[in-house]
Amino acid sequence: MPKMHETNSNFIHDIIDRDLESGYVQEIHTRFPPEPNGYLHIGSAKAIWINYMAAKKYGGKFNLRYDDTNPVKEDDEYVRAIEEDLRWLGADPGGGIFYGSDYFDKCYEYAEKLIMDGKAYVCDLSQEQMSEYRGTLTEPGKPSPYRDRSIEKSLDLFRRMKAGEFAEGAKTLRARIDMSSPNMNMRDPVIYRILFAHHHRQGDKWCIYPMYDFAHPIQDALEGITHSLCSIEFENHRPLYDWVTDNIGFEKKPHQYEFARLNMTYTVMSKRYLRKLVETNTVDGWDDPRMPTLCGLRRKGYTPSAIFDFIARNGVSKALSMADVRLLEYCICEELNDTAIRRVAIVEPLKVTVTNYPAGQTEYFTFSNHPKKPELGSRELPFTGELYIEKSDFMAEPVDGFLRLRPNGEVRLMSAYILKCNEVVFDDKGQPCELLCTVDLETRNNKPADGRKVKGTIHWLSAAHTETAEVRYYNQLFNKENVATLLEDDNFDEFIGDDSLVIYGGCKLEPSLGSATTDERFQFVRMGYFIKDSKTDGVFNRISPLKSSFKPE
RNA sequence: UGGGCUGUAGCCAAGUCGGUAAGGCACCAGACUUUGACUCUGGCAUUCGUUGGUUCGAGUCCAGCCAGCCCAGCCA
Repeated sequence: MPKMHETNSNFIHDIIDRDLESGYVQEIHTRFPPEPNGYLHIGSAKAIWINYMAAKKYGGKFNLRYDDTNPVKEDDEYVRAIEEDLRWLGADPGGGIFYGSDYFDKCYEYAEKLIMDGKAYVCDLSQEQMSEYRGTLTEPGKPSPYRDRSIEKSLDLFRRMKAGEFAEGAKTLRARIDMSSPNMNMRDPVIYRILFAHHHRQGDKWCIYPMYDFAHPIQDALEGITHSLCSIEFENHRPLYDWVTDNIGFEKKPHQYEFARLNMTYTVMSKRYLRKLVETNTVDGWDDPRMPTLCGLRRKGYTPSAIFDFIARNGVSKALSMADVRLLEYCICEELNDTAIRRVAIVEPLKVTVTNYPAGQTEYFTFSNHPKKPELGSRELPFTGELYIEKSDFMAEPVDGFLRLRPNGEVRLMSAYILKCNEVVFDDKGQPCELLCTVDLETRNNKPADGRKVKGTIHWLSAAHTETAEVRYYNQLFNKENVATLLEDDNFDEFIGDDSLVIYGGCKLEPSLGSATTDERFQFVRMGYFIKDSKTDGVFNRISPLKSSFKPE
């Protein structure tokens, strides 16, 4: 799949070009720094793609780094899932796999240095007090009474914090910057806090943990990251990022650049709501095919190349935007149209009896595995007097423009005869349950000799030659395009689409589908793209429908 | 009403030094078609949030205004 290795230029590449030309950097090094507190989603894939492609395009390196500075929110379970998703995407962390927590010793050392340089101090303010002292968006903050504590005192206190002498929340280490800065992040931000928590890698070694704003620039600098690419909500943190690298005095300073995160119609990207969907059993886990998670998309049958193609086509900018999920669907269809093997499946079978076909006779018709790629071969499908066709391919009272089968109408059976419907049998509910038809034996793979035009073509299967399966159609999980802006604490169920999952049982598949594996994607002819579910046997998931220009009315 | 960022078609998004609005998706029309798919052809912004200014000439420069997003966690 060459697509994921192609990228148009964007403003980040312009910055890199500039830095390379000026000689500011010689080699590009980026990283993807997920916090292991949830599963990766398609928005994460954008961050991965931007960082990975920047490194790849310039022959640089790309790291995976677990941002695990807060032990109370992180879990080892997510670490494995993240790496699996990253590797599935094909974004090889050739620069290495790291853990932010591996730098705790270094962070501690730099914190002491800052104290000794008079640039950080231990503060005894409680959380509430600190909030008061911080001021507001429009009013400057005021200095903490502990701000001018002596270096010796702060150093002593900080070491005792580390030794576990103080209760959680009793003290913090703060950077001494500017309490009147219009940027709230610069008003003496906390850089270390006391947390008596077990860390998934460090165990009980620490009871003080660095804050993101302090740890992240250090991690970047230590790994030799040149361009620290993150999403736009960190823009306000950039002055602090620079303050940290400046004041610790790194020789090679990484720089942070921000891009707009990915929003998409009919879904949510926040881990908080995704978790809620899982916990309330609204969906069947993080890998429910309706979820925007990478494991969900994978189970639904999406490919890494289609996902990256979607991200590339959307582009990279700083403008708040809402990507259209239809573009994602377009990307997977475009790829699968090219690569998926064609198969026949009847999702909602309607029985057809061919009254003029000799009872007990079977003949075979050749079906191409891919109409545009003869090199992919073909296979033979049996034809008998008892067939199934798709319910939706027959209308007892056809609407205008309906090209398929109707009473006394004709239709082409794909790769076989022209079929005529002579009689309709209805069930108790008035629904057609069987069609009595005849076949024009002269039209075996030929056009009618009399020149009459038969426009519709439908797919069919011999009733005696099928596998049975369940087929699941997934539609948008939410019924509102901009659902993310409508969600409040507990109202998301009113936005769940009624038809987000539609299950069809008793579907009839052509025999070869009985041996399908869970990583083969098929086009069920005229129906869409499908893949065998990886969790439940005998189930096929619809990856995407085919486009249709048939619009009744 | 403090600061930062953003504003080009229904959606996304290019637009170097100011020179007369790329491309993709969607949509519409037509051709082709034994998948109403695919493919192909054509159409789709006299106008760039807005108002002024500078200029022979402004999406690009300047000033003001408007709108949206982010920031007052010992979260990331």
